[in-house]
Amino acid sequence: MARTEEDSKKPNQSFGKDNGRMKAVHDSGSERRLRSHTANGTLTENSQKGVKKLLRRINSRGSSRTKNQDNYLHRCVSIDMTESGAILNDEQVEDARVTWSDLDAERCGREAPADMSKDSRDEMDDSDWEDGSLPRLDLADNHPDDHCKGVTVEFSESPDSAKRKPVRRASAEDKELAELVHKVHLLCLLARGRLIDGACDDPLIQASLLSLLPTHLLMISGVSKLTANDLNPLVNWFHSNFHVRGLDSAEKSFRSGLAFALESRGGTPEEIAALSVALFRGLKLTTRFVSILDVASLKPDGQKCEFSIHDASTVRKGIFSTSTLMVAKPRQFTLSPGKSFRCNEKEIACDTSLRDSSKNKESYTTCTNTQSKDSPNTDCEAHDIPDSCLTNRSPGSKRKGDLELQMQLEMAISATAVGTHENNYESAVKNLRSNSSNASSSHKRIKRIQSVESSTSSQGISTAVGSKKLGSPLYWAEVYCSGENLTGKWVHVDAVNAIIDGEDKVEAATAACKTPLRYAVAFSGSGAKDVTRRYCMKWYKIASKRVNPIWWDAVLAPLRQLESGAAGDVVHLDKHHVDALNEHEKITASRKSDDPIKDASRDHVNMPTELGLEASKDNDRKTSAEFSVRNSFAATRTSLEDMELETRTLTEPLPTSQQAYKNHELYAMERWLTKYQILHPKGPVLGFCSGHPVYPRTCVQTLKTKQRWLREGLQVKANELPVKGLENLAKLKKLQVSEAEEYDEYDSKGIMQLYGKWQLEPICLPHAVNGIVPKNERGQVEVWSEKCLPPGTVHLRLQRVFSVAKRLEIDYAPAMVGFEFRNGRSIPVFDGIVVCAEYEDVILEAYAEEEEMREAEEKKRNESQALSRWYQLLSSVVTRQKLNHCYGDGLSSGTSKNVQTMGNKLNARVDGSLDDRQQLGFQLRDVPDSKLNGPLVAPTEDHEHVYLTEEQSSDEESMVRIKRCHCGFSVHVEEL
DNA sequence: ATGGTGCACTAACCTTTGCATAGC
DNA sequence: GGCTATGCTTTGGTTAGTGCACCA
Repeated sequence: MARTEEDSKKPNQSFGKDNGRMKAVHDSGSERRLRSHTANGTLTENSQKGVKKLLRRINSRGSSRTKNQDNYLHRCVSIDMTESGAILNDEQVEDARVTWSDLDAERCGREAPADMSKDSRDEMDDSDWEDGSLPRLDLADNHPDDHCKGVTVEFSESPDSAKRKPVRRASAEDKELAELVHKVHLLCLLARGRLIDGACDDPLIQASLLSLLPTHLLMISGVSKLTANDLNPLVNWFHSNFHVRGLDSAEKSFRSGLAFALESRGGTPEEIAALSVALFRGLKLTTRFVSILDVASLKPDGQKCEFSIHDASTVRKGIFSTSTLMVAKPRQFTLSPGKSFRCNEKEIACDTSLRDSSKNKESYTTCTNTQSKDSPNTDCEAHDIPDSCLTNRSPGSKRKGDLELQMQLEMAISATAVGTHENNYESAVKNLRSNSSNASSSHKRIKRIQSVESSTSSQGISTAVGSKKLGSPLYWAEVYCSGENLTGKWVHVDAVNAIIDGEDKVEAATAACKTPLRYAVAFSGSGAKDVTRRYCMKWYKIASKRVNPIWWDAVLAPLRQLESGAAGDVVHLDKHHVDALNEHEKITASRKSDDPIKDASRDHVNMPTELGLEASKDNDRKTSAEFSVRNSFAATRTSLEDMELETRTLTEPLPTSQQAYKNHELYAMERWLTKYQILHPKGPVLGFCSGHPVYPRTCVQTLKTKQRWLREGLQVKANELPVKGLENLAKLKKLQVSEAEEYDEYDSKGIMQLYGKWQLEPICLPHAVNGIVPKNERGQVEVWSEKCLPPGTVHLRLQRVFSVAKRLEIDYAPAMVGFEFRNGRSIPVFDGIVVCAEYEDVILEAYAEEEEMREAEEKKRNESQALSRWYQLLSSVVTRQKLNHCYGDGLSSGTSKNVQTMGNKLNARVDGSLDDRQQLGFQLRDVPDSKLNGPLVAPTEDHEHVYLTEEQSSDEESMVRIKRCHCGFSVHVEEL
């Protein structure tokens, strides 16, 4: 109840303030609400009381709140403080705090804030609530400003209960949903990447870029053996001429946005990166557009607030557009690339607000003021930082993070100047040619401001600067440099941050910015290729955060082909290169067969191991790549790159954390094996981690009982001993109860005997002889798969087929296909029978016949049943009518019409034999003449139909009599 | 402040081969 | 008497994920 009350009072709290800026961005619905609530003073008062209550409760619970929730509230305060321009008095702030937290609770759905509401609900339902003591508190003393009447239940939670956090674990459904969202998001981002890639191919944009390029830089297209160094001047020129600014062109198409970015020499990080790609392509350099697909988490509660805030806010328009606006602003003008996907929605809201530049200014000033006056540096930043990233900082503290925040704030303010300036500048820029001259003058002004930026970003990919995801390098180019390495190399070129060949820095930079590097995809020729391996050095950390590789490979397969078509020019290798490649292969091969001890000593410490560990799923690709190199003396860029990425896959350094070995693709540690796993062979030792030997993952074998292997169509070879025995308490008990029972896989002590794959051979089931199906001890055949069928038998998955076999006296066995867990126990599920192959046709024929007969019988039965039911119905109606006629009050006239109508319907519907009709027809005949043949009266809503005998007409041929009412209503009665 | 480790807790997963009774 | 349908009742061990305290 409390919750409902709070909910009903939420909206007016923060809107009691006169805040023009807010109004400007509110949608009409919100405005309406705002006005109505403001007008309603009583409601406001009531709401304030309610909110105060909630606030006190929250505050009183302070310590018991989870960290996230605390942070969340904290952020809500920040949002509101900023929004209100720090002009609110304490009470207002307090009120608004709750408002925003509640509003956000609504917005965030079932995520963090939802937990909060869930808490409340849980507390209502929970027995703890009922058992809770009512502290004897003097309300007036504790809350002098509390005017509310009635009982307030205060929580006095023990520290223990405060410690225990209500944990809501994700259900299977949540997981499935999260995976679906992840997949859909991936597809969307892939599509987006292709779109950008297409825009980079735009000849007009390329030509425009080339026209801006100084002549000496044009020479680069003539370089035969391009190296990363050759790109330096070009990238520097680009970096100094094109800058990131926050204005998003969300309302325009990407292509026109790109053109605009080109004109104004500034745009989103995505646009700037795309422009760099277009420039490189214009210079005839083989170039890809690379993007980190910053996709929604694969896990249900991963990046909780990030999802809820960014996504949910955009779904639900209205009140949150205000908060969205506030959130977006600081980022809007940050100089480092932000997350375009998430920013976009925000920036749409921002765009609206930007139309009124004076209001913008006000908001920025507000932001600054807030910072200077109240000094919590988090004020502006907090909007941008999801809960997970927020820390509860005391005001006035000057730690490293705070300084960084301050620095960023300054950057934001500077950028604001650029932003507002550019609005004016934008109108001046009409065409590219004139732009170039204009730009130089305007550019100087911009440059002054951006010197700040250069100092941060040009030194490298900007650091986190205290804010999550700020400055994450999300887009860059890859230029194929034929002069690099032996065979050429795709070189990472981040023109936004002026970094060349910094592939090893990307992961660190994204980690610093808390953007998980899960998918780095290169786009070219409308295709795409996953190049995450190039940028990710710690694959084991992201492997679990990526979608099922089979699905991902299938999705990318057609795109890979397209990409390969665009970038897969044949690279002709000279003898020297081929020798080198062959040498590389030899080394790899020899290491494969190396003595394990040698390996162990070589990799004693955490060294990159270059063992040719077999990664089964990618093996085919690797083989094909190797094959193409060996045999054709010419390899495509694609296959060479595949090989490079494969090498990275197989040479991942040993993790230093023991836990990393738990599900590592390549390495395993004995301590993390499950009870059904074993190391076979137990070696080679690839290295040690905290004193524990590390083995290749390929040595990990799964063990199963004989029975289990049989299900897979495999049986244990003769004379093979179990490699492991497991005690199974349940089975042990069972064995004790029924000692007579014998299980193959259990020895006399009730130990489950397990075997490994290397001890198996294909199953050899007894043949069906003389039409007899070999069965198990239960007289069944377990059909887990086709492999489990005894030779010479077939599985007939037909209902009731066993009766046919039985009737024909053919030997059969019920086919057990699985189990169903019901009523606390496993129930075998049967589906059809297993018979000898020679009887298949006979049985099927007989079955078909039998089914036909059965269907005919069923039809007949149904029909007779229908008939008898109609008979019953009409009999009862007629009986009722008779009774009404004899004893009723004369109000039964309606029934007569119903009888007629039913009779008609019956005649119309029953197209059975004449006998049937006759059988049914009697009912109408049995109805007294006075009712059927005399004037019939049937009521309607405001009129009773009267059928006079003289107005009847009849058709002799069709035996249909038409009875008419004077109102025009007529009834067709079929004479029987 | 961050990340690793160990422990505790718990939801999800995996396991897996009726019985009595009524009605036809 | 035999067959079929229906209702009854609702495992328990293992694994993986999570939170937390502690430590380096």
